[in-house]
Amino acid sequence: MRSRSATLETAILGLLADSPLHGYELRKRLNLLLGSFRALSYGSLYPCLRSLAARGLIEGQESPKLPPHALRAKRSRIVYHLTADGKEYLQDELSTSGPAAWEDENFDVRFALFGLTDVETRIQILEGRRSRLTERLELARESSHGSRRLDEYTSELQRHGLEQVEREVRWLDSLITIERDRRRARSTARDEDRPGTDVKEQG
Amino acid sequence: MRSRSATLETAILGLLADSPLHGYELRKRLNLLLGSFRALSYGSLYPCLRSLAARGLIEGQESPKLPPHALRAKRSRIVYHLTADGKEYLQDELSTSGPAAWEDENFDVRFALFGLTDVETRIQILEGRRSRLTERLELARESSHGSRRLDEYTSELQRHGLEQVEREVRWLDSLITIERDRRRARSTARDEDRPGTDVKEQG
DNA sequence: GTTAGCATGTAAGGAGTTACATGATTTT
DNA sequence: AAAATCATGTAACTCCTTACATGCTAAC
Repeated sequence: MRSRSATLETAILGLLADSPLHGYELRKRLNLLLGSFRALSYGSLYPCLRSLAARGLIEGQESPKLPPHALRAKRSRIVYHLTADGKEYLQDELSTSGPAAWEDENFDVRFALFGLTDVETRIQILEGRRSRLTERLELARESSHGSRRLDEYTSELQRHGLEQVEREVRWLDSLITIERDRRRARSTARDEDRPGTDVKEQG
Repeated sequence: MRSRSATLETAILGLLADSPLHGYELRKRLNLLLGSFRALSYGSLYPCLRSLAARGLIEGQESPKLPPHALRAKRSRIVYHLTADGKEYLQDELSTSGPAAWEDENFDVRFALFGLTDVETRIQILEGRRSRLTERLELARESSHGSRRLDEYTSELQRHGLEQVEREVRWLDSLITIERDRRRARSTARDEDRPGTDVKEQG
C-alpha cells in the first residue's frame, strides 16, 4: 500500500481543486504543470487516481454520454472531483514547508500550486529552496578547487551547471522580494497605522 | 539479464578507461562526472560493477593490503580495470551519435566523456542536442499561446524553464563553434593548400 | 476505410533508492 | 571510547515507463 508518489498525488489534487477533470484531460494539464518534457504515462496516472479514490480523497463519477445538444459524445469517461477529505488533505500538504517542499522532486509542483498556498508558506519554501541551492554551490566550489583538476569537458559541464544554479538563485531572489512585498501589503492593509515590524532581512 | 543502466555503465567504463579504480573511489568520481546532486548509491554501483565483470568488460583484482611502506592498509579492496573487450565496447559506444546520445538521460555523461570522443561525433551530438532543445522550445511556445492561459505561478515557472533551455541552446552554440574550429584546424593541418570545403553552415 | 485522437486500464520491467549487514582504520 | 571515513555488498521497495489490451468517434 501507499506506493503512489506524493509529488504526483499532490499535483493531481491541486488540479482537481481547481475543477473536476477526467484522467485523459488531467494528464494534459499535468504535463503543463509538471513542465516535464516527457509526458506522464497512463500507466502512472490511472493507478494513482484509483489509489486516491480508494482512500476517499477524490471521487469519480462516470459521465457516459454528454446531453444530446453537445456535439461530441465520445467514450464514457470518469470525472473526478475532490472530496471534503481530499480538500483537507491538500490544504494540510500545501501548508507544510519542510525540506520535502523544496527538494528537487517536489519544488516545481509546490511552486505551481502557490496559487493555493498562503504567503507565509510561499516565502518559507522559496527561502528553503534558496538556501538548499547556495549550499550546493558552496559544496561544488570547495570540491572543485580542493581536489585534483578535472578533464576539460567535465569542468566545462560543471561550470555550466553551476551557472544555471546561480541563475536559479537570482530567480528565487526576485520571487522572494515579490512575496515579501505582498506580505507587507497584506499586513499594512490589516493595521494601517503601524509600520511592518516583522519584516526581517537575511544576509 | 541486462538490467543495468546504459548511462551508468558508460560512465563507469569511461572513468576506468582513464585509470583502474575500486568501487568506493569510483563512486566519488562518478558523482563529479554525473554532476548529480544526490550521490549515486552503493546499491546501484556494486551490482553494476559485478554485471560488467560478468560480461567480461571489466576485471577486478583484489588488492588485500598495500605494501608495508604505504601508510594506510585499509580493508581489502577490488580494483577494476578495462579488459580489451571493454575498451572496444566503450569505443563503439562513444562513436555513436544517435538520439540515445543527446537525450536528457545520457547527454551529460556523453559530454563529460568528450575527451575520449572524436571531433566529428562531438559535433553531431552537440547539434543533435541543440535541435532537440529548440524543438522543445517551439512546442512549448505554440502550446502556451494556443491553449488557455495559465495560473500566474505556473506560467512563471514555465517562463523560467524556457529561459534556462534558451540559455542551454546558446551554450551549445558556443561549444559547436569551438568544435568546428577544431575540426577546421585538423583538416587544414592535414592538407594545407586546399581551403575547407565540407564546413556547412546551418540555419 | 484507415488514420488520428479520445478514453481507460493492466502486467511486466527498468533504474534507481533506502535500509540493512559487516568490518577495518583513523580521528577526535 | 566514540565517531567518522573507508570499503563491500544484498534485499526490499519506489516510482516510473513500455507494451499490451480495448473500444469509440472524427476527420481525411
